[in-house]
Amino acid sequence: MSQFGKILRERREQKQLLLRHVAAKMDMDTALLSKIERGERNARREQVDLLASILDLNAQDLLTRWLADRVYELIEDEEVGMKALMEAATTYKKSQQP
Amino acid sequence: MSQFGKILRERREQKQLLLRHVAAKMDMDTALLSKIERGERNARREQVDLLASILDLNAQDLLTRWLADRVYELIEDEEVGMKALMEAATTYKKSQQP
DNA sequence: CGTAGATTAGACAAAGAATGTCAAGTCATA
DNA sequence: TATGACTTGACATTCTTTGTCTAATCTACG
Repeated sequence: MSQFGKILRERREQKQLLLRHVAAKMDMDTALLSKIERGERNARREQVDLLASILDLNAQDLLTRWLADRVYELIEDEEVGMKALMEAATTYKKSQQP
Repeated sequence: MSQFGKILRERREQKQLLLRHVAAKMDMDTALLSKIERGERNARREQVDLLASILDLNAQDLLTRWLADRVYELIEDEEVGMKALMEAATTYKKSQQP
């Protein structure tokens, strides 16, 4: 289960909502939402904001988690994953101070 | 120009090879290689190893750069990019010590 | 200048991955 | 066992990526 999905599921249960309730608000099949919660599929970027508002979660934090999961997917099978992360961080920092 | 592409181009020129020489060995169009060098397109994962051997570059280092560029692409437009990197790093570290 | 070779641009095709749905399945529980 | 919640897997659809082709641009040089 992705960490992103885990957040969704925990929060949904906490709020006592059913998959179909949330799925309806998102205009999607419950099957897909189920997959997203279990990390079998990824939500799309736009859906993250929607989810945050439906589940009443901080949108920035949720987005951060979603992004982090996507980054992790990219590197998880690579030996050089950590090094790549560090190099990406360096590039990112440079781009922030123009 | 991507940092990955920059490495390729510098090295190719250093070795005095033409796009068509390298492209031929990679069994691809020169136009595509040109785009890869300029960061307009990404190389595929398998092509990275091939490039390293053709250009006589350290394969691990080149792969690291390629991965770093891909990670960077994912986060570059996001405010929460750095936070996401850090969270991904934490997840990655945990996965390494099971 | 004008040609030749190298590289680039851009439109398009093909292939592959992501996203979504549906129908049938499992699982818990009243 | 019957119902409702969730999951599974096959499939369709859509979007992205990867690649090619042709024509354009650029550079060096006779």
